[in-house]
Amino acid sequence: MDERKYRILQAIIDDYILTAEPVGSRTISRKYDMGLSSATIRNEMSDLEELGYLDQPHVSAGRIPSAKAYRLYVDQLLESGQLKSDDEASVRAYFAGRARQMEDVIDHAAQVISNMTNYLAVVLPPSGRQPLIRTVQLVPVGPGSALVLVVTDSGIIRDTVIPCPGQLDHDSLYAISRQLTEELEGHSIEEAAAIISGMTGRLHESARFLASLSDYFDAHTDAKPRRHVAVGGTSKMLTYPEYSDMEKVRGLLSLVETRDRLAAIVAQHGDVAFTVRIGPESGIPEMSDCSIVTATYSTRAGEQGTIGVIGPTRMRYSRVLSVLGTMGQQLSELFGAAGEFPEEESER
Amino acid sequence: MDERKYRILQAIIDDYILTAEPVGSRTISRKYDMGLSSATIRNEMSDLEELGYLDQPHVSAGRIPSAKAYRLYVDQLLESGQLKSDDEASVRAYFAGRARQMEDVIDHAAQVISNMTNYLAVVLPPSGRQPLIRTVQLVPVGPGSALVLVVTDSGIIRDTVIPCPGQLDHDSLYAISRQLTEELEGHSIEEAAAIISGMTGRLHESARFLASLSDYFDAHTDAKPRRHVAVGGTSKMLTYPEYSDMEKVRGLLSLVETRDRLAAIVAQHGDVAFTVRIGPESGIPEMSDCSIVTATYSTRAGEQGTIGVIGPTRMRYSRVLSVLGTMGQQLSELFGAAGEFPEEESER
DNA sequence: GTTAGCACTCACGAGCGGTGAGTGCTAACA
DNA sequence: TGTTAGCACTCACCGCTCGTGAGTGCTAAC
Repeated sequence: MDERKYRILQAIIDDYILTAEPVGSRTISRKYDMGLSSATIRNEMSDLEELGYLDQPHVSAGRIPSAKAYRLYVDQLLESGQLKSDDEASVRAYFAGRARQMEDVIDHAAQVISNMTNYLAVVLPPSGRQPLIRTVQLVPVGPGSALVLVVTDSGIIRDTVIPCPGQLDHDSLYAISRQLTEELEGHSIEEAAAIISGMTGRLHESARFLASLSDYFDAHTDAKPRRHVAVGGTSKMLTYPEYSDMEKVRGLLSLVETRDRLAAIVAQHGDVAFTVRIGPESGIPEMSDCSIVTATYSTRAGEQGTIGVIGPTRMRYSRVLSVLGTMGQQLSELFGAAGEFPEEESER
Repeated sequence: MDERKYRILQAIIDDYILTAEPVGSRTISRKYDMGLSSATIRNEMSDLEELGYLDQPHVSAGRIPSAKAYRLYVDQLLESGQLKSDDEASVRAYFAGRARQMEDVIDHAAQVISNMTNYLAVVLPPSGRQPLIRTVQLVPVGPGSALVLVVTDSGIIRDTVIPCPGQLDHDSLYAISRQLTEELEGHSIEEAAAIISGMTGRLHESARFLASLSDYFDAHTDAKPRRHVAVGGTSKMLTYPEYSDMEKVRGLLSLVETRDRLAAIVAQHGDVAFTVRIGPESGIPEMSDCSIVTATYSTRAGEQGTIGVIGPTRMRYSRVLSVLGTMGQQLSELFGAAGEFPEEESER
């Protein structure tokens, strides 16, 4: 695999990304002035095919890059590190002066990514280690019911309405809140249920109330919060010829619809800046001719979120990587900026 | 338009809804035993076409019902009122023992409707008159910031983090909360901002804090909360032959993507039980060959929500109407059941 | 090692006739 | 007067053939 072969391969990939049509030897020698005749290119292409970098849909058509070729291409791209983009300013502009509620930001980010890349964009909210309780507060919301509000160090607030005895008024609920805060501060949600059970003795006058509180924490322990998954640009997928097949679109669309599954697919595992899964690499049948590119961002509390793009294998990787890079940075800044008030979200 | 014509028309509609293919005279006389020969049916069909109830894609094809025909059909259906369905039990089963958070319910309802009808389902959360404030509570969430929690009579809770002076601790925030609650109870969010401004005098020690509180209410006045719109079964649309055209699908899909617009389209205005908009009746170009059927449900607080189904004009109207009817009832029950603890939602 | 030339392949689209579902019309029938 | 049988006609659809052209692989010359 010499230098010249690589340059030819790159040209083929570039052309294919642009046109989605098999590219022939003449195209390369003409459009990308290699100083080589089509015949020479042809020989090289033949070699590249043997090496597994090119596929031929049929004898008399041009070549298309294989997954292996994209892999090489992307690896090279990542290695070279030249992903500096000039759209940092425009990304920043998109967020300037905007409401800063978590879900809004997430949704908006998905929109922006999709608009800048013209692919399907997915944004997962931050999630990380067990958040620790900071404050617990009970607020009366009506006769016989109170709202449980839990503030954690990652700024996440869980709220649910639970039943409570009628005789507990605003002030007594406050007293209980203070006591609860004292006991639970610094502990995880998981531990909270047990601790409350232990408290039953002291606050004997409202044993049943505490029981339902304990239940509440119990319920929230394993019930991993159904995270809001932001998606943008679904309809953009339909513009690409590779998705002119209804069956494919249907598969993809129903996958995108089941947000849990989508989140699981996009969620990034390692600690790397970028993940690129090309075609069959993802192991997801519906995605066999899609590529998935993801990046991470992080919040001040150390939580990690994921942003991702799903598109055809002949994706404009460099563009996508640069957009994701910029956006990841922007989100990290937005969620991590010290001295700012934290972004809070009510979980469901 | 005599009885026989109507029966023939109905048969044509039924058949077309089933097959999506132009239906011929022979089909009618054979499959639906009318006791008439195809020739007679043919004459009647010719009449029906003249009356505007049937269209002919081309000379040598069968007839398809026009929007006018569907209109007649649906009106008759609604009038007859025989929409009693036997899936009340199954709808109920879907909700038994389920988490009862507003957004969960909404999402789930969309899923269920879509599964039962095989069309695209949309569910809008309840919204109605200006909710009145019941309780205001400030909770410290970190150094220099506090969470504002507003409980309203419609069970809606608004929460946002605002900056607050560092010297205000848990107890003093509570004191302020009590005072705020006293002043604001029974007022609308809109009025709150003004009232708080008036309070500045009394709580002079924290004028700046109150100012930001006032800002908070101001911000929430007109910023109509971006409601969570639940959608289910988008991919189901692709199974119908009328959406084999990519362009159509794209239009529809991008409409569904912009939730605001979708909500505006689906949102029901009047106070009627059902709304049926057939094809061009909706006035939305992308929807020219879709029908939109909506129904309402209501909460204890008197708010109204909308559930809707979007499908091809040759929709199984009776099925859809019955499912929507049952679901509307179920949701009303769920949100309105007296003696239960209210469903709360955190707005964004 | 590179290039020109040439025979060969094969997807794609246009053109074409056969097929069949469905119609409208007419004439006969109750 | 309404219903029905019969028949000629229309036209979308399907499968077929064939020409076209992009692209290849191979060979021979530079």
